Amino acid sequence: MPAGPHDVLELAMDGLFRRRGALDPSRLVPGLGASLSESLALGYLAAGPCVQHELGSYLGLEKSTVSRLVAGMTEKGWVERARCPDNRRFQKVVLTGPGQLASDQIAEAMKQRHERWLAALTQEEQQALAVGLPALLQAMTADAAADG
Amino acid sequence: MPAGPHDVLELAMDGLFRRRGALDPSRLVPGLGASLSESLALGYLAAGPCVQHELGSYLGLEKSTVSRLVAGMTEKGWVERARCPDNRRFQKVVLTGPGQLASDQIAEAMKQRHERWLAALTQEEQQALAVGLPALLQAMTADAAADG
DNA sequence: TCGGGCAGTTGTTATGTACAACTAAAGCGT
DNA sequence: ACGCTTTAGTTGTACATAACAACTGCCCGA
Repeated sequence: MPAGPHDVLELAMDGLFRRRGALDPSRLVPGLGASLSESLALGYLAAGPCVQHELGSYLGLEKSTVSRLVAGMTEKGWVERARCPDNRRFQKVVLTGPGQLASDQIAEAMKQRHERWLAALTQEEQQALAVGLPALLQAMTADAAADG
Repeated sequence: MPAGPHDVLELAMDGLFRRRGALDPSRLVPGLGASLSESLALGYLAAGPCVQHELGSYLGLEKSTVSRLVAGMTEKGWVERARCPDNRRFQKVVLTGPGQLASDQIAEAMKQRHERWLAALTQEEQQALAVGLPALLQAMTADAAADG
């Protein structure tokens, strides 16, 4: 009995969750000392500054968690915080030079890892991923939005 | 510029890590109160009893963590522990009736979720996943085994 | 038979997160 | 213009997951 799409998903999700620690992008640059959420935040902030609650909704974290996350990143010198002059409720978060560097290091290490993975795949398998993965992610997102 | 396999992986990993909380199989059966590691353990134990350190190496967890994990599952009535008579160092872990039930509930809920996801995909996309995902998982595993 | 290594437990600690209560700023209706 | 409601963020607290270190008990090979 060949594995159908359902069995494939079963194994894939199981494997991903079991290896979640090893796959954590924050471990890719060992000396950096970034947590998973910090890594994701660095990646998001590399695209431009944003306000704290936006970061929170991107990361799916509670506002108090984001507050402390950003405080920690400020402590490490990766970001700077400033109240928006036009709306003083907002706390704008901006990547600093070292933050850019950290973000770049993580992005580069992830790219290299992806390339290592892809190098082990045939052209056909790579092509299949390019077709299937975005569709799956899309379906996951839509499903989560539907009810949770 | 169309998304190549690298960009696809980038987005997929990012999405998976950001949604890790929502995707957690332990949330699929809300009343159950199983943690992620407990869910994975229940799934593994459903295939048959095993010894604690084997469970640990499957889950990628340290032995002390596994010890407490199994203690908690014993507390919840999902498993029973017993020293192996032939080698009294080993602690054999066996699923109980309620444990079987819990495991089945989680597996069923996951299956339904996978079916929901797959229902949103075309036949071609499903086929592509069936080709690409196992290859990717295999590559991830091999890469992790290579050095870490 | 004894010494080393392995399985498991317990004590302690670190980390990441949420929830609740709070402050402060902005927006809105009358 | 005033107060009420909403929104953004902070701080206090608690909890869950996990690792590391130190220990017990057991097995096995020299």
